[in-house]
Amino acid sequence: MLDPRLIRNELAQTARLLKRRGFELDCKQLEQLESERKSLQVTTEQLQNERNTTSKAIGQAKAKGEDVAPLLAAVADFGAQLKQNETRLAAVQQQLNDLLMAIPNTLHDSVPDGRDESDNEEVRRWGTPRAFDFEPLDHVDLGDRLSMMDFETATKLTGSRFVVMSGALAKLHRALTQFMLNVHTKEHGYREVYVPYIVNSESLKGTGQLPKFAEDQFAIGGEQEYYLIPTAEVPVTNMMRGNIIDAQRLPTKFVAHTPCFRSEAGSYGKDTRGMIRQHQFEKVEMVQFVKPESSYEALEQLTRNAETILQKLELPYRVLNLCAGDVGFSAAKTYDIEVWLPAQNCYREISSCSNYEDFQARRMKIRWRNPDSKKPELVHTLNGSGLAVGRTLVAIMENYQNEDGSVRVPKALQHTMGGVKVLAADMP
RNA sequence: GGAGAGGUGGCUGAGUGGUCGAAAGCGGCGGUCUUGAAAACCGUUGAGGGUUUAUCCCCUCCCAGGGUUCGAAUCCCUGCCUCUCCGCCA
Repeated sequence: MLDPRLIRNELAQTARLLKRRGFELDCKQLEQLESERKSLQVTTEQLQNERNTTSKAIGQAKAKGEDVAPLLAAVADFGAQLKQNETRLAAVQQQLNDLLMAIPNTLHDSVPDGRDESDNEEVRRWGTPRAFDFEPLDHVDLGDRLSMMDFETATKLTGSRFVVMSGALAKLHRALTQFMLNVHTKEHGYREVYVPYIVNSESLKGTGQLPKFAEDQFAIGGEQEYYLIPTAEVPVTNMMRGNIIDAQRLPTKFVAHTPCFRSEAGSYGKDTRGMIRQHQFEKVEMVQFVKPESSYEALEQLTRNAETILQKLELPYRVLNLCAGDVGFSAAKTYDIEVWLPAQNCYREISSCSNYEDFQARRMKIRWRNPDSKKPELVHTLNGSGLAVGRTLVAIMENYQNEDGSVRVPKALQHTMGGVKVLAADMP
């Protein structure tokens, strides 16, 4: 959520900033609601004040044993009037709030102009895509040959966009998670957390998935309004919801491994083959709470933390600075990391690292006590995948494949794999 | 799932329907004292919002949402959560 003061005092400027990402701010409506709010709030508070002073007077008169009948008569129909004002004010504030919740974050100056992903700016590349002397298979064919990846059974169990992995491939998938968590906790200073995979709607509002993106979420039936998490960002960032963090505890850095559930509504027909776009996938997520002054430094660090995983796995990638039209709703700036997939002959997203500035913090009331002002002030929040485990597995399979359909295990994972160096079809 | 108890400021904890945003203690901050520190003593110490250049002033908030009342932390209803006991269970 943007600072309501921006809407009040710098509406034109804010509208101009939002236009960069193609968002049209309805200034007329906002101005009208805002002036309504102002006059209603002033009169309501005046009435409340009147009620309070009269009630106190009645109390004092009663204590002295005086006759309170005239005072009571004076406020006879006062309640109805006040109630009416309060109701109208609440309605206007609700409208204003609904509008505010649907406004995306403003963008950082370093975000390049552009409309869609074709305008994203490549920041750097690492590694060289391998030159194959045979036609590389994609991960679906490789998994099939290994008899370790089974989409049909998953469809029987649930439906489309799910997978069953087995044997050494399932183990490799698990080893990847372990590896990522170990690197981030041991080398990058993140504290590991285990969190619920089901959250309430407050949490989804806090990070910005609700109210605008309800159709992307899996709501679970039952008496409670609960949802499966679309990313660990939701529970981990909301851990601090409503908190005032000590200045010494900033930055606070968490890493969590969770499954992620996405309905992928609106992406029918997109990436229908294989593990690229599933309803359920594993992800290791980094989350940071930082002082506002250092959030852009933190974004660089967070992005490098994610890149480290790919470097250790020796997977070629590139980093993109997302353009104005492609940055997500809540973010002020986002770097996407894309890994090389030989079978698709292109780079595909494997991590997304964003600085939300105070946009999420305002929704969640996450603050820190600034020793200079001595006041609670909003923190900045960031998060990034480190990495999407399923897609990393895909990248390993495709980049490390041999002509006979076997797959080498990256050096960094061989230890966790119990010394296994190659996945082959005849393995258990 | 059954029975009971309870949710109050950073924490512990009091609160009769009427100057209660809330006693007291702890903690925090400032000061006195001290070479320094501790102790002791004194003072101070919640958040959000409106109006304002600023101060002042005003409003809201005692788990959440409703209700009763001129007036609710206090009474009533609903929900959520916590604790104790019993049952069930990985």
